[in-house]
Amino acid sequence: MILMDDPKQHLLNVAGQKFAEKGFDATNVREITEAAGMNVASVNYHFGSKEELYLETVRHAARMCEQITPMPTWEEGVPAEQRLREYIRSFLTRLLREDVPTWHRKLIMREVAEPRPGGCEVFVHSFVKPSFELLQGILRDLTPPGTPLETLHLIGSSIVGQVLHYHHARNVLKLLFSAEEFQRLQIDRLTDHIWRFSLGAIRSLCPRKSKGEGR
Amino acid sequence: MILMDDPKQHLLNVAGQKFAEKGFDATNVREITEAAGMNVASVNYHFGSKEELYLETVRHAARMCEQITPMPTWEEGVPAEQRLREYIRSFLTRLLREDVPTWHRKLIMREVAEPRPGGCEVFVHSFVKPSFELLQGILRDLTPPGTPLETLHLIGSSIVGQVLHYHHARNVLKLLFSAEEFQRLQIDRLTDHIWRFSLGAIRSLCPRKSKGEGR
Amino acid sequence: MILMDDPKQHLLNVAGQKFAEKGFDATNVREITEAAGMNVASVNYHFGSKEELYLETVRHAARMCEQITPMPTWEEGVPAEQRLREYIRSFLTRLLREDVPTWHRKLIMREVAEPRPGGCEVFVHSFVKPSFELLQGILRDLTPPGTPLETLHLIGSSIVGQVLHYHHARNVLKLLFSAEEFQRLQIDRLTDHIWRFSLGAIRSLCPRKSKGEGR
Amino acid sequence: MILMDDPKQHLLNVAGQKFAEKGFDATNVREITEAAGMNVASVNYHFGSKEELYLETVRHAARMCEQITPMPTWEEGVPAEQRLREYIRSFLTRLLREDVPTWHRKLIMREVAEPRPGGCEVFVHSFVKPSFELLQGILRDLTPPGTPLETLHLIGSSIVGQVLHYHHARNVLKLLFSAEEFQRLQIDRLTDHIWRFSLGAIRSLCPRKSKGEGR
DNA sequence: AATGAATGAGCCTTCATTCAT
DNA sequence: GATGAATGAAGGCTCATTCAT
Repeated sequence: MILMDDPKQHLLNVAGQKFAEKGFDATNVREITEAAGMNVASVNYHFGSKEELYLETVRHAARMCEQITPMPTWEEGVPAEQRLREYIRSFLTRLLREDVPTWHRKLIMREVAEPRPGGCEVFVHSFVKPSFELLQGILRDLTPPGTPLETLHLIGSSIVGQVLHYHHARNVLKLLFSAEEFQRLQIDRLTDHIWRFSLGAIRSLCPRKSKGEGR
Repeated sequence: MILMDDPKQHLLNVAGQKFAEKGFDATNVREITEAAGMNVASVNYHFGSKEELYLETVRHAARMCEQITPMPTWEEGVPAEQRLREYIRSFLTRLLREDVPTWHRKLIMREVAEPRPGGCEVFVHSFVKPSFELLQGILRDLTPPGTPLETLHLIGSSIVGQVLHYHHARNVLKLLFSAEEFQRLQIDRLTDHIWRFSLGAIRSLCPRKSKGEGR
Repeated sequence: MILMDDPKQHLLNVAGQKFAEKGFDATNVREITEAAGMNVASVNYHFGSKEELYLETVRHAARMCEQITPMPTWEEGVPAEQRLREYIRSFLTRLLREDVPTWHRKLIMREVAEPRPGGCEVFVHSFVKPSFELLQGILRDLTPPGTPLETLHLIGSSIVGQVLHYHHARNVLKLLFSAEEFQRLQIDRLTDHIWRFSLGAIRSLCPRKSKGEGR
Repeated sequence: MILMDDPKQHLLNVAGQKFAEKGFDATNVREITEAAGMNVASVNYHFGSKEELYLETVRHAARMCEQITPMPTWEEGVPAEQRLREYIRSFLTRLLREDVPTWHRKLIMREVAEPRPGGCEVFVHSFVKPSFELLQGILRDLTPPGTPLETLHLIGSSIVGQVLHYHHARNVLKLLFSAEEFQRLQIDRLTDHIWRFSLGAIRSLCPRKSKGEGR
């Protein structure tokens, strides 16, 4: 029997896993409560409704994501190139690391891709925006002053898109690549590639300024 | 009243829209048939079951995607740079053009992201793979001979990731960017950016060969 | 393709088989019409409704039963013992012979055992009663004058019960007896047994009169 | 309002009645649950499915039949004639007594006559066989040693057939006999007739041995 | 505080029947 | 005269939710 110091928390964890795996609609409360070894009514008792339980799992996932794999912060003077590399690595780590419960990120990615109506746009805002702005700060230091905001946004999107691809296309990549090659798509290797790819691109787009000074 | 020369086709179209919007589970047949102005039993009459109707919409979507916005082919001698540009443009067009029913691509992207069990992996294979191999051919011409396959795959993924980002992140981009800026994310502009970004990156990664000859 | 000089008759035959096999409720019109190679609407076109088609098959079955295996008639002077034997043989033949379509009797037995509401009690009357009265005539000759009607009825029921048992219990007998023994339950053998059994019983019940004279 | 100490049992009883009356196909769950004063979903809640509820009613009916009207057992030395009489009486009692719920036997007879596919042949075996073997034991004592098994089977079938006739032909007998005479077909009277009829027949078939000793 | 029994709305599907042709 | 398409009522079943305990 699983220790149940906090039954509500236990229920939340089990529900989170199920929702992350199969989505809201395909998961029913009986399945959740049985897997949790609890009563069918416990969902409504603790959370009021299935809907509210779902929102709670999403909020919890966001908190845990941030806590377990925080985005980096730097002291003054760290070169923008290095910061970019660490940003990419952190982002990839969030998506791919396997030494922590994976349902957090799966659930969030699911919610970002297709927010439930009446859902948590506010939360998405508060979760995604800081990360994107962190990247914008780095890019500002990698590009000449006066580079239009829109250009920064496009470059940012290019970098984020590359990273997220390894989440979104995981099913397809398994089919396109050999099992062996798929196995080698590890965080280190991907960080290295995306960093070099993006840095080369940025230097090519904005030839002047190639040395990143502190912010 | 909608013209109903072919009621089965009409039903397929309405169902496709619904499935693309809300997914299989969240869409019920009553909703589909009411929207189509047809009887509840018509789904089972024409397609046998909701499941089979769904599969049919996916197959139809794939056919139409390919037919309406085919990937480009080139004659001998077209420079690889130009081919890359046209590849990116075609890909973006598939994802973003608004002058054709959008449910085709939405449904396919949904199925790629999360294939239904017992679903159409075969189809995905046959739909995604050629596109990716077309890109690989271009990249082979843009990189020095002897460039490892794995490198080509990584570069390919970087390009595809950038493009797909504007599909996957459409909800988030709406929140991150101003409405005005979001509006400006048109095919032309994005093609231009991704092309220049990627080409710069490739040249930077593989400095020698910068001129793409015919294949 | 089956010859369809009379499509209505063809439909009736196919329906009769299905109804006899699986009963009214478990048989649906699509199944019937498909087996008949005809249109779904043909049932309603030719017979008005499934219900009416059913009644028609029962009526047809009764006519054919009577026509194919008529109950015997005798000239003056045939001994009652012989008439009893031939009665039993005819009855068993109706139930067990396999060289004619079996659905007629199956359907009738089904209807007798459990008449459909609004069904054909009238018909049953007209079908069963003559047969039972034929038997009563024989028994009157086998028993002393003045034997109460009720006794004749009981004896008649005993004989009919024995015969019908091989229809009603066919499923169970298959389980109770060896396959070999079950195979041997042929009309001749059963006639012989039931006749001797019943005759012995009658003589034992009514010791005086053991010689059957003509009526 | 019916007492509902055990709602599951109550549902079983109501369902049993309906199934016995109209058969599985013609009975729908709404009808059952309404008659039981319960919710439509209660069938699936308590029994999983309509099919499983049906099987449960059959099993219950078999248990109750055996329990309420058990077949007799005898000590050493009871004459075979007496045992035959009591066997017939018990059998008739099972079929005709009206002081206990009648759906038990109706349902069983229905299942015996036409077992549902995937049904309970095993059960039939275990229910019918012992009864038939009990009779065989009696007949062995009523017939000379060396009487072939097949003869015993035929005699047994003749006896069982007579008894069952009053169940199978109940609808027809109502039409053939006057209401008054039909009313008089009581257990005592029928036992007496079938016993004397059969005993006379056996003695006539096997003239030697007429005294039944204990087994 | 937490449960197990029980509910009713809603789902997909089947079916006899109808209607335009 | 006969069909094939289409219908709507009804069926069994699932599910989130409720309620007495």
